[in-house]
Amino acid sequence: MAGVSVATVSHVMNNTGRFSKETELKVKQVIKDSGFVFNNAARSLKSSSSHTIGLILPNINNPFFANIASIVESYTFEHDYALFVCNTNNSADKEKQYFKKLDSMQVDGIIVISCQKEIVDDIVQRNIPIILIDRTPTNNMNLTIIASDAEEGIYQETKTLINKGCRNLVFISSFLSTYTNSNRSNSFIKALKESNIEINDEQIIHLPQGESIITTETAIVEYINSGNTIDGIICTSDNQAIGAIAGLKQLGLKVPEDVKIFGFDNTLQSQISTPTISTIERYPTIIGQTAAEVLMDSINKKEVNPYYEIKCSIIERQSTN
Amino acid sequence: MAGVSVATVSHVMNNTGRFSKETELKVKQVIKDSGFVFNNAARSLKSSSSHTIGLILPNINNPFFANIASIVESYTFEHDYALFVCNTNNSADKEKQYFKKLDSMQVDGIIVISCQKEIVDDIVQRNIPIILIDRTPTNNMNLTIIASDAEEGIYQETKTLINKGCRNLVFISSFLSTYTNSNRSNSFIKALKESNIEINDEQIIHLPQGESIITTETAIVEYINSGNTIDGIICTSDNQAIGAIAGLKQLGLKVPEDVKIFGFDNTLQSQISTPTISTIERYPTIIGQTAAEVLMDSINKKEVNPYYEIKCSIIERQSTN
DNA sequence: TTGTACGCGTTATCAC
DNA sequence: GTGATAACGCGTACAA
Repeated sequence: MAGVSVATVSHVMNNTGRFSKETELKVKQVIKDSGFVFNNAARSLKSSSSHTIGLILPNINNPFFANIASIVESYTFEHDYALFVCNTNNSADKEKQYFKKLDSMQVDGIIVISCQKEIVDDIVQRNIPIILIDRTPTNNMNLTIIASDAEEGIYQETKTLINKGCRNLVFISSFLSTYTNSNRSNSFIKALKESNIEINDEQIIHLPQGESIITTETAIVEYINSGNTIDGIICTSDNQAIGAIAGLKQLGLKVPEDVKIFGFDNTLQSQISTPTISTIERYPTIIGQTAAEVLMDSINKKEVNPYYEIKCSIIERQSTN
Repeated sequence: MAGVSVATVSHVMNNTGRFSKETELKVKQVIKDSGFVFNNAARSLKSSSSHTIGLILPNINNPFFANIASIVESYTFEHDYALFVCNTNNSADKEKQYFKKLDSMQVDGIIVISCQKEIVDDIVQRNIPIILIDRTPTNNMNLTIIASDAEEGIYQETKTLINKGCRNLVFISSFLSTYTNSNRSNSFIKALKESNIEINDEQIIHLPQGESIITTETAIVEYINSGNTIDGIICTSDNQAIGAIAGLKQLGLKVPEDVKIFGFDNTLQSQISTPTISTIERYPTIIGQTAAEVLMDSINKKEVNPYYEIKCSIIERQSTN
């Protein structure tokens, strides 16, 4: 349409090679007028770079993950990349299928919050950067890791409750991702042992599948009705804390007077609950931002560290006062 | 590697043409052993179908949108499609850029929760189906629309409060998407007028930019301190309702005794707040599911209706009792 | 039942 | 400063 060859058009579009100012203007005008949009599939085929990245996470409904997704999206958009979002629903199988799918989509890199215990290193055929958030695979791979020190947070929480005089502590473990949960419960156990407080298996409560407010409420009521006493609860989500408070209320126990409770993730719910809930802030925005930056640097062949750690903060509110 | 031509491999992979059982097994074995992943860019270039779809929405951090995204993802995954998720942050400009980007990515279809008043019909060059959620553009286009009757919900809420004796009502309008907000405030106004209740502009409170709990709290306090009286509030988010309750509490007013309040979207917060908050359930899951189904049908050249409406329900809790 | 050859839209190389 | 052309990997028509 501009009366020039495809080669020249390509040069103008990508600002490569040489062309006259006149040609450039004419080509750009035609592109604008005709609404021409280049075919990314062809570009990708030729250049083996698709200008897309993949984000694999358990569930976009979880605000913690949604926060990460949001910041990753905003960073990738700035860099003219498009983002595939992949929910695994904590299924290792679905996660593997998505790795393969993203591979076939020629994504230039992947950020993953994995639900697998081990990530095998031939998970993608092409040699693209993979950033792992908040999981440290037992096998050693050439992946970049963005770690959150939530285990340290759990440890500090437990210590805090012990210092406040709690001796009958309970740890609530979600039914999902046993890998993460076992690391976290180990921090709980470690803190108790260091203070020479005895602990038995029942004190680690594994929730059944279901809505965690309800399941926690039920679990706490059952636990106490079975003759156990409680004066402190460490939760692995704020919703669990809300459920726990409801369960205790049902039994006439007061928070924080009778039982002190820690939640997890500093969600809006923890801030507006009555009582307000002490919790851990994991800074998902910083985690996501770091992951996106590191991935983009990796894609652009810059040197990146193999390991980044994002510190948590404990936020004390009414539920542990 | 299997000792056959590429054509035969292609036939086996796509189950097209004819080939011997023996060849099929051999080829499949080699594919498995070598971890071969086909190049979607090439397939897409050839077939002009990428097996991807795009989802454009204001912000994945909003649970309502996250719910929609989640169900759309799950549906598309089932159909072996990958999903681009695009946040517009309510910027019409970013939305347009994403339309173009998705077009160049050769997506097979787009679901959009738009923040534009009008969607121009040459927004994408290629003739692909576009599903519009919860927005009815003023210009007439050949788009499929999934509508939520939230306006009717607002109308019913207002009527409900009037029937309960409220006469000094206020409508809280978020600072975003004026298009949607004006439709909603019109429903509020309509209900008041039908009951011959006078209304002035001040009763429609437009929040400034910022975290809606805080901004609403401030706005309500200011409104009352300016000498206005309130006995009912219609909010356009549950967080606004939480902020309103906080503001009223600050001034010594009780909910629902002194002021009755409706929230929006039946979030977890509305369920756990004290008092619990009456709200509207818009069924994001059904909206998302419908959008995904209709889009997939459209892509597969099935006939679909141009318009679907998902009904809302009003949920009454303590805040309006 | 299998193989050959072409074309999809783009970029890179090289000739003019 | 510009244009012709090969190559990217896949799907398919047609030939064998």
